[in-house]
Amino acid sequence: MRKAGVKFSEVKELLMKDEEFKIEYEKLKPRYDVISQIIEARTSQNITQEELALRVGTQKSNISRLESGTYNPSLDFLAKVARCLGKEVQVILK
Amino acid sequence: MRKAGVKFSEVKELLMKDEEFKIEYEKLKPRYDVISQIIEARTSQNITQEELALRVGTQKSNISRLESGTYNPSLDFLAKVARCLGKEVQVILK
DNA sequence: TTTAATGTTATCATATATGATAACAAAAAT
DNA sequence: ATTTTTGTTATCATATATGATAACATTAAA
Repeated sequence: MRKAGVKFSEVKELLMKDEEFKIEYEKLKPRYDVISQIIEARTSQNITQEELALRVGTQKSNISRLESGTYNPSLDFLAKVARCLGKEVQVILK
Repeated sequence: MRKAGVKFSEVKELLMKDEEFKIEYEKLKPRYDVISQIIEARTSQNITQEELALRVGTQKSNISRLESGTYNPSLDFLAKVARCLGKEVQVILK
């Protein structure tokens, strides 16, 4: 039987990366979940980022940044944005 | 008819304060809600703040601070604490 | 009543969220 | 095609979250 064309160390590295990815994804899941709900709420109501920013009392660039998911928002900020979209955030530990 | 013993301006001030209180409470509701769930999860599992801190990778004083509700935690931090209690945070806009 | 365990509060250092502005990119409207 | 609208990205300043340590308070155990 021929040796496999891929070294175990390499596979392990890939699996490792996959594990890391899974863990990272799990960590980021709440963030992405809430952000997609925010985007959905905003766009379905035909509200621009600028209008939302106005209501929240910030700049459109900051709303864009929030929606980009590139940082770790505070609960207050999420709650404020949600309220400006006519929603309330509900955090559940399950 | 005797004059009421309380001036309207004073009542208004109280009502105003009450309105402010309501608004403030609404703002803080998500925070208190999630915190009470964290405390409930921790205590019902007989986990000390110190043990939770160890799992989270922080100090017991910081867990106490979180549970005190005196500041505005980030989503990541809430998620991490929840995970260390065997739970996952679920944020819903409703 | 001591001692140990648990929780609280204050404080400092550091990292980062947030507000703000501006320049750019993409998309839509005309 | 060319404005206009909408969204993105970079950057800076400031406020604040978070980690860390220590001293104290409270409660439980002995």
